Amino acid sequence: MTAQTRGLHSRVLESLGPAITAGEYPPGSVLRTDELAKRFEVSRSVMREAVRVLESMHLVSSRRRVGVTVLPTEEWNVYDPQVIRWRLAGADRARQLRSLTVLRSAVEPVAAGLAARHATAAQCAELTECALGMVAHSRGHQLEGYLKYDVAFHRAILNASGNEMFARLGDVVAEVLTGRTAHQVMFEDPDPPAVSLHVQVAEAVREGDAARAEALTRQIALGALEELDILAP
Amino acid sequence: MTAQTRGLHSRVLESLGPAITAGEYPPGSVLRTDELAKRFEVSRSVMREAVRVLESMHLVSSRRRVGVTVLPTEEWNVYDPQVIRWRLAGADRARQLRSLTVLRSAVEPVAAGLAARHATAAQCAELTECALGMVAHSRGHQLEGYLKYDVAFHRAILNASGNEMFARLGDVVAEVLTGRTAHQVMFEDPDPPAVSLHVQVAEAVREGDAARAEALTRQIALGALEELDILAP
DNA sequence: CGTGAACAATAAGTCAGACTTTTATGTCAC
DNA sequence: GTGACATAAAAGTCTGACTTATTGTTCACG
Repeated sequence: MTAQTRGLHSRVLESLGPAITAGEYPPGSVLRTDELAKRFEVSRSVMREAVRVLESMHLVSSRRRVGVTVLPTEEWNVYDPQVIRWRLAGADRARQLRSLTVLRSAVEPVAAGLAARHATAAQCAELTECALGMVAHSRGHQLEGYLKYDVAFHRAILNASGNEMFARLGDVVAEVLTGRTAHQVMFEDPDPPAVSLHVQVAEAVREGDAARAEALTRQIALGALEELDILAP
Repeated sequence: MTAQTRGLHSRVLESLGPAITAGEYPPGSVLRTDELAKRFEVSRSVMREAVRVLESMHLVSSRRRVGVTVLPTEEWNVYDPQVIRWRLAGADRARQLRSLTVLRSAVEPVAAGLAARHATAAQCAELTECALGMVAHSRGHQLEGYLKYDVAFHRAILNASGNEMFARLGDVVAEVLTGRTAHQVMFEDPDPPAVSLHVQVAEAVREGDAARAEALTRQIALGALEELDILAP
C-alpha cells in the first residue's frame, strides 16, 4: 500500500511528485536542478535521478539552457500507479475517483465475461469464498471486513480474466473501493441487492455463463456510477 | 510516434529496456551497475539514471549488496507507454496486441456512450469528418489513408468521452490499429459493414444517443476481437 | 552438531568538483 | 528588419573518493 521510501532519492520523489500532481507548480513552471538540490539538501546526482524519474512519468521535461519544465496534465502518465497514488492523496481526489470509477465500469464487466470463460477451478473457489465473505460481513456494521472481501472479489475477477492489462488494474480498483468506503456515504451496511449481485457473478463464472457474468457485473458497475452521480447530464 | 533519443541516458534505456521486456534477462537475473556502465560505455552516473527509470517502471529492483534484479512480468507497469512500445517491438508482439485489443473492446464502447452525452459541437464535427474520411478511403487499396482516419476517429471518440483515463489510451489504440494494418491480413479493402458502423457511431454521438453509440461501438469491438480469434474456447 | 554472534566483502548509494554541450537570447553589422 | 555571431546559462557527462546497508562466512560456544 505505502511507497518504498528506500533511498534518499525516493524521499525527494515522494515530496516533489505529489507537489507537482497537486498543481503546486502549474504547467509551464520552470525549475532548476541545482536549486532543487539545494532546497531538498541533496547532491545534484540524487536530484538528477529524481528528475529523470519524473521525466519518465511525463510530469516534467528537462531541456538544456531552459531547466525542468512542468508538463500539462494531458501529458502525464496517468496510469502510473505512483502518479495515481499521488493524485488520490491530493486535492482532486474526488475527480480522480470519479475518473477511475468510470474506467472500472468499462473494464470489470468484460473481465467478468472473460473470467467465466477462462477461470480455473481454484479461481472459481476463491471467487465464491470472497462472495460468501461479503455476505457474512454485510450486516451489523462490519464495514472493514466487508471491504476486505469486496476488494479481494474484484481482484479475483480481474485476475481470472486471464488478461494482463485487466489484472494490473487490481490495485486501482482496490484504491477506489477503499476510498469509497472511507470517504463516501458508507455509514450504513451495503445494500442487500448489491451483495446478492456479487454472489450471482461468482455463480455465473463458476457455470461458465459469460453473458450473465458480464451483465451482472455491469449492474454492479452501474451502482458504483450512481453512487457518484455519474450519469445525469 | 518515435521515442525521444535526447541524451546519452536515453540511448542506454532504449537498448536495455527492450532487452528486458523481451525476456533476454529472465526474472531474477542480477545485473551490476558498474558492469552495465562498462558494457554501454557510459559513466556510472548515466547508468544509474537509466536504472532509476527502469526501477520506476518496476522492470527491475535495485538493492544494496545484491545488484539490479529483473522483476517478474506481473510487477511491470504494463500501462507505461514506453513499456508498451518496447513490448510491441519485441517477440511477444502478437500476445501484446491481443491483450490490448481486449482492453480496447472494453473501453471504447463505454467511451462512445460518454461521448454521446458530453461531446461538443466541434468534437461531433471532427468525428463526422473522420468517418467520412474513412468512407472516402475504403475502396481501391488506399489502406494508408484509411488507417489515418480510422486512428483519428477512435482518438476522437476517446477524447470526446471527457474521461482522462480513456483519452490517454489514444496512443495505445493508434498502436493497435497501425499494427493490425501492417501485420494482419489487411491486404483487402476494409469490410463495408465495418466502415458503415463508424459512420453510424458518429451519427449516434451527434444525436446524443448514448445507448446506440455504445451498442454500435461494441459491434466494432466485436469485429476487432473476431479478427484475432479471441472468443473461441 | 547446530546456533548465533562477530566480521569481512561487496555492490549500491552519496557527494563534490571539474568539464562539455546544447541552446536561448542579446548584439551588432548590413 | 534580418542575418550572423558572440555570450551565457543550464543541463549533461565524467571521475574518484567515500559511506552504508546487506549478504555470506567464519568461528566460538552451547
